[in-house]
Amino acid sequence: MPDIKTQLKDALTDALKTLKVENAEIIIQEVPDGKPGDYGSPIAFVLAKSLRKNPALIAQEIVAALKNPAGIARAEVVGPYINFHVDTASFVQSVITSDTSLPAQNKKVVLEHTSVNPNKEAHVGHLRNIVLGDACARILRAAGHEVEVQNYIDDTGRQAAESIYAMSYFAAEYDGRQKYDHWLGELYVKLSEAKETDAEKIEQGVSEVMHRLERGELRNNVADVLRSQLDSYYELGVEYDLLVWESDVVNSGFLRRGLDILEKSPYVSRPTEGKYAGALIMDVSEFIPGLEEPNIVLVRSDGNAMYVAKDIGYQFWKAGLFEGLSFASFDTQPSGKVLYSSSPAGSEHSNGKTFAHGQEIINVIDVRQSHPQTIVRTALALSGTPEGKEAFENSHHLAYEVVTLEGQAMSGRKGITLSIDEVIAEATRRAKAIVEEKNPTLQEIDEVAHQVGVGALRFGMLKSEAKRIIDFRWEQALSLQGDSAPYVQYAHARACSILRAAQAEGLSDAAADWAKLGPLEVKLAQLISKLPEVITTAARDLAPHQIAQYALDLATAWNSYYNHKDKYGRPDTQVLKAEPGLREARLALVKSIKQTLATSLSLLGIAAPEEM
RNA sequence: GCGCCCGUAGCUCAGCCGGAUAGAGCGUUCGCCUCCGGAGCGAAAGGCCACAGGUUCGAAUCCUGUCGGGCGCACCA
Repeated sequence: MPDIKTQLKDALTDALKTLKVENAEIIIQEVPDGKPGDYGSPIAFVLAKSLRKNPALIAQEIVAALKNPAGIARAEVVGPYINFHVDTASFVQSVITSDTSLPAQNKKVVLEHTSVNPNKEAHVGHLRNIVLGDACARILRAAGHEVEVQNYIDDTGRQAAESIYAMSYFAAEYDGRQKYDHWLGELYVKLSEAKETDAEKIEQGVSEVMHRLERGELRNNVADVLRSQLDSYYELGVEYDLLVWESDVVNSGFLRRGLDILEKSPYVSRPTEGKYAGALIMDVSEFIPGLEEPNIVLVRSDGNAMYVAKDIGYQFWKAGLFEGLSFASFDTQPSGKVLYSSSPAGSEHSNGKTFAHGQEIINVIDVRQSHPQTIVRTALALSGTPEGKEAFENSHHLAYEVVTLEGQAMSGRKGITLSIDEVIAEATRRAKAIVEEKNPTLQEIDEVAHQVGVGALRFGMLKSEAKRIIDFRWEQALSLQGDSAPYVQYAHARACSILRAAQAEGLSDAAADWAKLGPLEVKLAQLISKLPEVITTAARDLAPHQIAQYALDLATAWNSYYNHKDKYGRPDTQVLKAEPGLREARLALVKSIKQTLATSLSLLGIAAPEEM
């Protein structure tokens, strides 16, 4: 059955036919507090001009011609608005019992996030990328898409080389006392300092390591760091489908293949004179207006490819313009899901899997990469292939703003940095202190503290728009009250507690008498019924904050309902102490609220403990 | 210089493909456990929605301009 808003839209469309109005765009909205009705439409305003009539009069005529859909008790004219009153019993019952999962979209989305250099521990700037990408993947899946999450491993870059070289330069031996990526990160920093006195030797050593990396020789060294980093991501509840190693991308000729495609494009040329003589350049002026210099160098005149050309090759592969990587399993993740990896020793379809071929491609990369990302996307449009054009339309750069630390830009050199591991540990510690205080008899305190602490962290990264700068401050990031994950988790636990008590009493919602419910319950049901709509728009806009805001709204509404008092100041919304029939109906509503809160949190990758 | 993003309560932010009195949290003040979990609830105070024009029956929301702030614009990676 279509949701209530769609039904109302259809009913209005029918009614408008009697007024000889077609194709009007009908808006259905929730009625603000204090006005009569539950859903309303300002449609009469829109028609006032073309019908040359007073909107209030039009509203009356529409209502006269209107046949209310099931679940709507009556329509009322409120000035120029048409407001609908739902039939409490049937509305709440249908909201609670209907299946809210969204239909499959038959569309494969390739989503890249994380892509942290494998040479030191990840910091809170990366945290935002990881959490944002992970939440988007979850939301897209809920919206019915098939999602393949890729994590790009830049194992041939200078940073990886410096860290690996630092081990031999300092003859350092890992003793297991700290997390491996932290240990290596320290050597990396130390090496940067040593450059001041021993630049030549270091430069030579690093360069040698870079060459070995390109040949894929030191892959195990990189994998050591990577596994250590992955441990942190797993702790955040983040998992991947595929690791794509840059050395594999390079060695499988993606660069050559990408350039082969581009060289056929009329926008790509190799000038024989002028300042670009001998280089391969791409003219993007038609797609990126306002550039001072519309020519992008893909291959330098000395024959070396620019980094962006590598990225273009990778992007082409994501879109399925060519094949050429082989894969093997790399790890079993905490949930039991296998993590695959590109691998020279693997096969093209490891376990029968087909990677890439995304009909939609999403790159989660910070806003400072907007320019190169636009170039990468534009290259798809210039590829001249139908798939490329299609992929151009369906490529998105999810550009998020940076994270600053107490107002300062992060900088490894200046020591202004904060690792994910440190933040997780501190968040969990603070959460544990509160849990111990509030609920000392709780069984799995450590697990719950972790869920609450990590939840608070993730929520803080997700609750506002991606294009907003986040200034990381401990008190805000780890706040356990107010607009936070623990607030929502608490609302959830509170619902669980009622459900537990009900179960102990052997109550079942089969005996629900829906007609005994009132307007307070209708408000809650309205909110519950909104989730699919929220998921759809959050997926469309790649905007997890919409889910976060929704979760807060629902938790607030539920807390408010829970504490509601009649005019004598007595609680009038109790569940278990309500009369039979009403009691079971409210119980069913609470179950639905609990479920909806848990679903919302899970879309953000946040756990919903039953007790806390 | 050009391009992108931001400007809403003291602070941090929702609301933005136009609709009904602009909403939260933090902070401040005052109430609420004889009641299923007080990590909660209720209330007060706090807004020329940066500014100026325009479009519209209607603008925080759309358009133009101005002013503030951030970021980006290499034959680097």
